[in-house]
Amino acid sequence: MTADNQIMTDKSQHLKDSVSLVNSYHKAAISVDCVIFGFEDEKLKILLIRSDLEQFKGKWSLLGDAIKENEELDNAANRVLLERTGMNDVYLEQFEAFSNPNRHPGGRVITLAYCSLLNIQHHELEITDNELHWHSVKSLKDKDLAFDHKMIIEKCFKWLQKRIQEHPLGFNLLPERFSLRTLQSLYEAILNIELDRRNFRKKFFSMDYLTDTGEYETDVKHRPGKLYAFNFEKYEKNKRKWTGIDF
Amino acid sequence: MTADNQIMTDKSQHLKDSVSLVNSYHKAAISVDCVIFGFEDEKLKILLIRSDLEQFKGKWSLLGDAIKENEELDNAANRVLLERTGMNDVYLEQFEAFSNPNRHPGGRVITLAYCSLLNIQHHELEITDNELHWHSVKSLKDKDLAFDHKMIIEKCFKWLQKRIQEHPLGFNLLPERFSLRTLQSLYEAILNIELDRRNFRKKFFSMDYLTDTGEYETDVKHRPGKLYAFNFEKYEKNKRKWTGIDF
DNA sequence: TCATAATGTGTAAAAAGTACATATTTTGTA
DNA sequence: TACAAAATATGTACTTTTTACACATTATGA
Repeated sequence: MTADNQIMTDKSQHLKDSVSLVNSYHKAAISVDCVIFGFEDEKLKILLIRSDLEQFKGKWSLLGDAIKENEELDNAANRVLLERTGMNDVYLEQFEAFSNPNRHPGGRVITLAYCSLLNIQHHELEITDNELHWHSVKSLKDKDLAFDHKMIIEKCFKWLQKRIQEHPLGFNLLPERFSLRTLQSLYEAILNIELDRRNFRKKFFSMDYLTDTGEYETDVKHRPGKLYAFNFEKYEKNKRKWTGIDF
Repeated sequence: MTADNQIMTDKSQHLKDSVSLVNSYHKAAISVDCVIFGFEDEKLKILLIRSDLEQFKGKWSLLGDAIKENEELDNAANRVLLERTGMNDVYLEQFEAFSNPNRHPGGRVITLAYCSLLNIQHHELEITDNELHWHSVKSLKDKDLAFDHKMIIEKCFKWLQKRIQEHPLGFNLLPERFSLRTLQSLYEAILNIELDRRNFRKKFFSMDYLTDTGEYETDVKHRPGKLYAFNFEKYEKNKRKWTGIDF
């Protein structure tokens, strides 16, 4: 009996107290960086500001900040976007963590990249401090970015190229009503390919997520095309389960 | 001249020093948690240990630990796996960050879940402290897990179901040589569906990544099937570019 | 030797994807 | 007012992939 109790006690002593355990952990600064894509003039664009760090003087930077005590990562990303641009109705998706110890010149900062796609016309920039504005993604290859932001953007862009084919993400970049030509040029710009107009049309109609608004383009100097809307609800209900096994 | 300089100086003063900036940031503990999948007896399994925290006495837990000073997340995940299981040749992929301020009873700990798939036979557990062993994924629904680990595993499993269809991840779960039946049962177990034997066969042969080893199954009580190997190199060269646009 | 239980191979119909041709509608100009 | 230009809109034939099956083959074990 006593021996048994002794064993029990011994075993309990191996169990750790969680507060002292967490106190023993190394602590690091954590930030979020927002990769915000838009589509304008048939080009994919991204939101950048001038870095306000001495070391990165003149360089462009993603919208980022350190997280606060007890702040969730998702909330931090939304806060950063709100503080920097004035937008507060944007869905941000966690993309990836970057943890190279030398990525920040001021010391160790682990960052979580967040990604979003939005319609530039419907999201006017209310704040434009630090020269906040849209840059075409293609133009970035000649620009020097702060931190590891160039690499983060490249990875995020590749992720976008993949995602846009399996999820109707692209519609977030367009106005509510859009022509099929606009939709096609969106795919062509992001995937950097050319698509056959007629087959593209057939493909999207067969998916049956486009609603005919009955309206037509205006201000075009040729025959105006019909305007469509994307039916997100219908998509959510029917979205592809998949079993194709397709490498 | 003097005015110009004054302006320059003023502007420089707005630029921040990165070290003092990082010092001003809130710091938090960061951990990694490894979600390790295996396949045995036609069942998908996962590696768990008993939690050594008083609060989670008796509950199962993922393999995790806090990261060290200047340790990259990927390295931390590999270290954890090595320390807990003795394995050091495993490819781990970053999955997702979880940052609920209450997820750890000892205080704030943000965790990064890492995921891997491996062949149980080829990765004998050299260390089995804290009752480390394989649990079938299905059996977890009746078990109580420590922290938010149940939710992490569920999310990771859904990710796996998707990934295994677009990437030949599943082959990592199998021995180097395997029968088509084994391969099919792997897909059926993970996706929780039934597939037609003949069409499954046709699909994989048409992908042309399977090498006929010339060997046959042994120890089966029926006609033995041929054993195949997966040609990862060939896959890397030819992998699908994709343009289908498939929601 | 033969029933059983797998493996291995084939084939026909349906669906999806690809490569084009042609008609239609608006703009703008002679 | 007629007509060329430039886009939209629709269609069709061909190819490839997917799906739903049937049938033959080979080892096991009673």
